[in-house]
Amino acid sequence: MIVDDEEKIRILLRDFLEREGYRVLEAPDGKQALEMFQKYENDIDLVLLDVMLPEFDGWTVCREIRKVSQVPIIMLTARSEDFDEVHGFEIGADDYVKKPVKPTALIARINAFFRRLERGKGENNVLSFDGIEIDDASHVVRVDGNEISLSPKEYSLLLILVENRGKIVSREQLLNQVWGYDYYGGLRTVDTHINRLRIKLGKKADAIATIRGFGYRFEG
Amino acid sequence: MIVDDEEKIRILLRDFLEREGYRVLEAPDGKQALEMFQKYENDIDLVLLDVMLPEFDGWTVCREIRKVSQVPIIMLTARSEDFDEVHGFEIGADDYVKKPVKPTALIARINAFFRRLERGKGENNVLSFDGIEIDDASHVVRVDGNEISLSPKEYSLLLILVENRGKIVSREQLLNQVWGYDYYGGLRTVDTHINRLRIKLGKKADAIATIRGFGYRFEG
DNA sequence: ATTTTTGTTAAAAAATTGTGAACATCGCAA
DNA sequence: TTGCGATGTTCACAATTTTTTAACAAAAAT
Repeated sequence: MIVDDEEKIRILLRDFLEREGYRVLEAPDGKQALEMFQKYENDIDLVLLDVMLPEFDGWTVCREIRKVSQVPIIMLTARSEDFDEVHGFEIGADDYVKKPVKPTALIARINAFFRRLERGKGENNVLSFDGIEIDDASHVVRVDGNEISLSPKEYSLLLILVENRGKIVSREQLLNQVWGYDYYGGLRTVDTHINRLRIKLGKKADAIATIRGFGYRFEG
Repeated sequence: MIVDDEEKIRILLRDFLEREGYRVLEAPDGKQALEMFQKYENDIDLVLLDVMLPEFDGWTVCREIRKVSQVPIIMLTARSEDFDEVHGFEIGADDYVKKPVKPTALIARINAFFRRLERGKGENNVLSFDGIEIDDASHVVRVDGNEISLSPKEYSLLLILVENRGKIVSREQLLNQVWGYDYYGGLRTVDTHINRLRIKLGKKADAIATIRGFGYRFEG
């Protein structure tokens, strides 16, 4: 998403970005930017954000977005002096580029950015709640720091429950997600695996709550 | 990260560095430098550090950073006389440059620095975990100090597992990386080679963990 | 020509999984 | 308070899946 009040700049950047294979959304001011972000949040992978904007300035937009999302934000500043770097990074900007923007330089920076992001991805995928840690890269599950060994079904079950922590997941949903949509088998099977999982979770067994008549829920 | 109280110098250096493709953080005094370092430690590859600073002087900043990090530090000194070389290197500075700084000279020095670092990387390519050493230059593998002889496939297998230590590597991934993307053959082949590798690893066999249903994982 | 490495197969071993039945618990209505 | 049906838990065991191991022959390297 490009946020800039000058149409010329938006068009310039959009053309370059689209030529690079990116898809672009545009907003001319802070207000519309926030509305658009709310609407298309899941489709937006990067925000190019001018500092000088009508309605809300770039800092405000950046802060607001940061309240709800960790999307990468690159700030565009009119003159380098305008950018208080410490301030910028503190409110959550990921990088900044000085105007006048040289599209080639910007593209290089954006590409580099995604590269870096890609590399960083694999690193730190640890879900952790209430003494239960799940590292998806290694499939290591720890209870109070001690590694426990789960079977594939048990692991998937736990993962889905944790991903939906706080929400009830029905036996049907669990069957669909762990066993697959085409699986034909009894619902009691889920109970059995929940049971085995609880046993392995030891004293943390009641992190998985039974919601009678509905399913199970992980208590985050 | 550039640490200097004179804004003009910071801007001068930053512009030159950015033109060279480096990304720059700035701090105007010792206190902010340390705060920033704490916050962005993982993003900082090099510190340019003025000796004369408000709040804490350069020596102090250098010492503090050294307590937590081995990041390269280049000190900037107003006049060469100010730099007590022995003292400087003793507290952990890696190099020093005399002011007035000629940006081109500094850039050359920095580039050289990273080159040296890069080359240094290539030299000492011994991966070592849990009593298993792998010297990629010579292809020598040692278990508890005793050299063992691995076949090419076994070696590649071990290397890839170790490079991804802590993460699960699936049989498909191993086939792709060891045998090549175009290889058509059974997955069981991987098992067989893992088996042979384990036998040669002797008592360290269980450094390669089986993650049933998913693949193998080297326990770093 | 000999040795080493490699891929495949099949049997053995190990771990996981599904099922049904017994048992426990809950909510509700008598 | 009790009894009942519905729902959830637990258990044992057989079936299945997956991994390990061994054996063997082809291919490659020495």
